[in-house]
Amino acid sequence: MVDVQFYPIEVDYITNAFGKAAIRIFGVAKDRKRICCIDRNFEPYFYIILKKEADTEGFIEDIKALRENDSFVKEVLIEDKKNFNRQIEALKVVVNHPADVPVISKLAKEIDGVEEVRENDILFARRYLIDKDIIPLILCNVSGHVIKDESLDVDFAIEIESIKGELEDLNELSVLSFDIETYTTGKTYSNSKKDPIISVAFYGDDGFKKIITWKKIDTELDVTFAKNESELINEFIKTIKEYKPSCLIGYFTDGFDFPYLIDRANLYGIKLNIGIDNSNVKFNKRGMGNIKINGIAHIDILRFVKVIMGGSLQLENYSLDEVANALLGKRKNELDFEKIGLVWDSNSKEIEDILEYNLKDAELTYEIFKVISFDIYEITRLIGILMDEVARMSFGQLVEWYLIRRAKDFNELIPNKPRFNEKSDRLMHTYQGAFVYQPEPGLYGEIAVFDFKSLYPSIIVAHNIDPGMISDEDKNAYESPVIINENGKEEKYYFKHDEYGFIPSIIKDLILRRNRIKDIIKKEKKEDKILEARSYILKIVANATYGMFGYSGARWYSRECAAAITAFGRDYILKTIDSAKKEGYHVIFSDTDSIAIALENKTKQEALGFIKRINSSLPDFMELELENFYSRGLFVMKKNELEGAKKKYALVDEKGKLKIRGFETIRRDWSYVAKETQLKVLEIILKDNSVEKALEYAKKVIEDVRKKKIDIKKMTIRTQLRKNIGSYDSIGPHVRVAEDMKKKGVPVGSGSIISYVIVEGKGIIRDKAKLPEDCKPDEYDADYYLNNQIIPALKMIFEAVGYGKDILMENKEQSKLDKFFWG
DNA sequence: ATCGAGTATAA
DNA sequence: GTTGCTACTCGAT
Repeated sequence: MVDVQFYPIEVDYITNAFGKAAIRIFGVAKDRKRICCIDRNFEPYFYIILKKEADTEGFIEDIKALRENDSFVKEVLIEDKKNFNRQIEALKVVVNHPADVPVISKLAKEIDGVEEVRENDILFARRYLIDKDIIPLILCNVSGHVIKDESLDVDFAIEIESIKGELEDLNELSVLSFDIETYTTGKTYSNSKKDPIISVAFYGDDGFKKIITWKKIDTELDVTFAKNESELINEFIKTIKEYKPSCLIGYFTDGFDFPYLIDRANLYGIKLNIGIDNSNVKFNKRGMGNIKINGIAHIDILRFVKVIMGGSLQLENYSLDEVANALLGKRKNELDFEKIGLVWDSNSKEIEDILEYNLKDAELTYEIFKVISFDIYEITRLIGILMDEVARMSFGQLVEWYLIRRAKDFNELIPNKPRFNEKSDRLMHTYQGAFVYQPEPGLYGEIAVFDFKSLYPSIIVAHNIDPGMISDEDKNAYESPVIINENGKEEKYYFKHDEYGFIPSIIKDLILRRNRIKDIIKKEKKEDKILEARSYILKIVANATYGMFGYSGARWYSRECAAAITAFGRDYILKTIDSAKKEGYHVIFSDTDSIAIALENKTKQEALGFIKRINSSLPDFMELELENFYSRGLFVMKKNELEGAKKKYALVDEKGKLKIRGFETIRRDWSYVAKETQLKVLEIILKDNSVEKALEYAKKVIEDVRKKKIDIKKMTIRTQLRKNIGSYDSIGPHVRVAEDMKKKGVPVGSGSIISYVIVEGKGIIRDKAKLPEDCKPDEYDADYYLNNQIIPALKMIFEAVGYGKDILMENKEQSKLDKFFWG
């Protein structure tokens, strides 16, 4: 017997010759040794809930008798469980092999008297982690005996006698990043059927670098030369096997590098057997399609950055170049794609440029990983499933898996995923969302903005909102505000008061943990990336819970809960607005959880007093905070209407920092020239407090546009294709340009971002849309850009500060002011 | 003028 | 595979 401590990284199961499943946990010990622990004593199971009238004892025999081919029931146990907080008796059905779960559960469903089958879709390896309280990247104690297993490329293989999770975290893993370059002439994308891989680059810990290519050139660079492409692929495999990474990472490797490598390797009959057990790389078609390597966490950085960091980064696209620039302040090497093929065919020294470009990509990917790794590690530890799985999950999935893991602590049965029909039913029912205050347009000085701290999570906690807590009308129950339902009828929901629900308990736990971490961060007074990542993850998981209630595909879906949460939210914000008005404050805007007031004759101190008074009336866990004081704020009118536009404003704080919401300047589908001009005008009005200066600036830009002095690049409008080209009912300019691109052989489809310029000519706008690269410098349609882009973006701003509508329109009749500014 | 489709954003 | 709410353009009628 030996005792081993190690950090789990990957978990899966294999089937032995006798049809028994064995769990394998791959991980690293503190001394970085690779370990694989094998547990042969874990058995798959699922639950059955019987109909009320059913005789439990009698059913056990029926269920024990279920059998199909090699699948049979090993054991049936009666267990006390909770089903949405209701105490019930469930039958735990133990089977021999994970593959028997779907077979036997399907047979069980057909038995009359069986109400429901539960937890039959929880994958075996995930089930193991939950049941054994093992969390990836948290130290784990194993007792067992060492076994010899030649098929595993590990330092130790251990057969588990007992296993126990500890508390120590791991924040350093051996990481290897890679990237491939493929042959292309730049006109079309590389095609894995004919275009070879020309080079591979690796970047790893302690400055590890490696470039492999298969054309011998005279170079100072440290390059490994392979004889041909097939040898290059073998060298790729060898490099990974020698490096022994815990994480193999790349950028878009799920979508490009690995699929390409697989295709090319197939061509030569090479096995991409880089798994720790020498198994091949597997392409998993489910979802977006991902690449799985046994024993090694394969992480495609792009997926994680898009989903988890996406919101906070505000990027125009998620190319490696953009992301590296945002996170590292570094950019890719420049390389003309059209040159790749030419240079490669010429066998010249210029191939060096390709190799350096290749290495730089691998290096940037590695460095990005170093920045986001804390977030990945923390999510992994919170949710408790594998790193390469959480790195591909959406917020909704993360919450759901967190609830699945925690359900065990509450003895709750996990609800089933909705079937197609139920999902469609759910989609039919909607509910009212947040409240948005109609702002008064104008320029304001001295503004205070307050917001509710984590409004929806705090409502869930404060009012015990949980599908299992919904009860009948009861004096003691938490009573939701009146909800007007989709049929126009008044409704109210009640949530139990005497018991505390599963989901509120969990959210409360997340909030308390986060508060503790924030306290520590405050006390430490130095940057602690791990704690900051942990705090961020706790917040996003708590915040995503409301969305989960309303998502039709969720296991814990509850329209009632979602509707009650927004109803409480509207109630709280409306009451706050009301109180502010009663205290004589001028309310300017409010949206969901925030409220802005013009200070006017009041002091900041008084405003802080208001927050205090509101907080004294709020239940525990709910809190109104000061978001910030702003020295000026601009609110504009809706187009062609007299009321203020919602969700569109610009503020400048006392440090001169702008906070712009909703304006065209932050939208992707407006031309740069309009966006840039609008931003500048807002900046001048808010920071310099000079409308005249702003008008002067606007006038100059308009002149330049008209005189075609502006770079045509700034005329580019970028719009995303949300569907495939053929499935559009109405053909907008971006669809038309996408058609042109397709004709050229550029692959475009749903998700592609289409850039175009509107050029001079006759007809409707889509007929004047052209690819930027095909435009001459003065070809753009100045009138279109003035009338449809720049003037609309500026008009609303100048109107809000008291200038007439036509001030920017030269062709219309000129007002006095107009004459003054335009001459 | 008015409407629907389409896109994007706020919280 | 989070929700709802808002605002705008473009094309069709």
